[in-house]
Amino acid sequence: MRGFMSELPNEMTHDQYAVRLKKLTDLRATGSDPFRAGFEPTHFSAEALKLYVDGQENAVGVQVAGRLVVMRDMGKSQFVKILDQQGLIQLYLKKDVVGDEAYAAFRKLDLGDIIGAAGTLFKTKTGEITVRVERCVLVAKALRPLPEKWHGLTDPEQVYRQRYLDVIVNPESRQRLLQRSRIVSAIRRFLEDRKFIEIETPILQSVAGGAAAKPFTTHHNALGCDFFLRISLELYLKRMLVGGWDRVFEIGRNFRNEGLSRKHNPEFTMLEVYQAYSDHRGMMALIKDLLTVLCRDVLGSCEIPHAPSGQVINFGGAWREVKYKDLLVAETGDPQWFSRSKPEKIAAAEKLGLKIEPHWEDFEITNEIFSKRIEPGLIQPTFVLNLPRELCPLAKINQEDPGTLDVFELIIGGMEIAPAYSEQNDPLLQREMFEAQAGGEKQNIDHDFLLALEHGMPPAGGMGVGIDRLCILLTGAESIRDVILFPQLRPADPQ
RNA sequence: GGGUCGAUAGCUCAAUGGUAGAGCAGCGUCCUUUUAAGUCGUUGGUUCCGGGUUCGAGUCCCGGUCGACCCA
Repeated sequence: MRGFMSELPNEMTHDQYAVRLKKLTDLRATGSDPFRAGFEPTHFSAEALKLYVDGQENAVGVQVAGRLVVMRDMGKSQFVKILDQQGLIQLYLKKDVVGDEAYAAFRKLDLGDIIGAAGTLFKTKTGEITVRVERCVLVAKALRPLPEKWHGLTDPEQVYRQRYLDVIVNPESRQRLLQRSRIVSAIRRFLEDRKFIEIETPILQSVAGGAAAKPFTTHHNALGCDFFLRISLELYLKRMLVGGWDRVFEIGRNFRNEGLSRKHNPEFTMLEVYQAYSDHRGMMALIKDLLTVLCRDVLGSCEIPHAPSGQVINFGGAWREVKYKDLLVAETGDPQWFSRSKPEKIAAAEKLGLKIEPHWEDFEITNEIFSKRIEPGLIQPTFVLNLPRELCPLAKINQEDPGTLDVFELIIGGMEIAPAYSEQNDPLLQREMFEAQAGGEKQNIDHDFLLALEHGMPPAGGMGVGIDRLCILLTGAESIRDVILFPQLRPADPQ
């Protein structure tokens, strides 16, 4: 591992660190604290830039603060740029404006230092709105140099472990990760506008239910018992439907003790939404509205390029609706697929190039074809309907086709984005389905949830949206690690 | 877990088995409207770690660490 390893404290000997440390102690020696200079910005960079009125030079005063990322020293004047949460703003310092002493002090600053500046707005001869600095202070000294200005930081390991550097020097990372915050914020606004209540439910659970996944375990000392970290939000949100909170949602972290990949981080963010007196059809309308609003308000377009397929995903038109069964028949070319024997299914699946485990049930073989052969090809927004009932014990059975469920799986860009159900609210049926799914492991049944259902839960539509995957899709990221600020890595070797 | 590839200056990257270099950053100089500013000069290395082969290893071999990609 490059760079990171050598950044342990004992490396205070490297020359740039030593130079900066000396500057710091020199400042202290003259009585100024390089970490405490009081300065309050009046504006963020982008706000300040908007205040400039064409032709009115030096009419507007602003105070801005940020990290020095560009310095162009021309002797008795210099152009520098600082970076704040809204971006870059250029400052112009002249020796005869700020005075000899302040100017000399400014020239001792290093790239990476955090400064505050007060001055007026003007436009340079090349047309860039700039602050003509009258007063400037160091507010925090940087002891370590920034990565290179032109190439940025490219070592993926350092990008992930030192994300703070990545967002300073790589504008596309900064934009992508800010975009994620805007997406999450817009989702909250959208749901709150529709009278959904955001709630928070336990992460430490004694039964990790609501999904099929390996949980993390942890231990509570005072209670003297083990807990699981939640693998889904579902069962606690539904308890609140029982409690009469008719529209609830949570945006929270789930934890699954499984492999890492471009699409999997062990902790990931889910949105789950439940709406009483609605159903999976209602959720279809909700998710389509939500994604349309996100495209419009956050991305400014309903057409999002999808690099892996070379297609442009169009969120604006009608979204395809197709039954699971029809997709399977089309892929296998066998109208009788669902009545084939297990050996026939295995043979056909292997012919499609899939590896089938001998202990798999029929529906697992079928679903392997769906997830490996069909799903990756569904690029445009597609609601897959009538999934087989074995796939989820928490949804209502379809009346016309009792082998299937009143659910959809929304696939976009070849990825599962949102599953939704007409939620099962029959406590007796729910218990049966839990028991069937648990097999011998009855301790995995959440009896407290069943107790809640026995008090009566209104019929409801419910939906889960993988926020990380949604962000991959909407920002064109290549990996889940690019939309998570601090993705999980193996702990750095302490050497 | 398996396979492939990678780790060299603070950062981005070079270097047939034969003196480890460049650009940026840093340090010193010139320059009062720059846009990767320009100019002249210059410092900086446990080549990820540990073994081995060799007269000689950044380079070849073995083991390890961390990462990326693919597969499970």
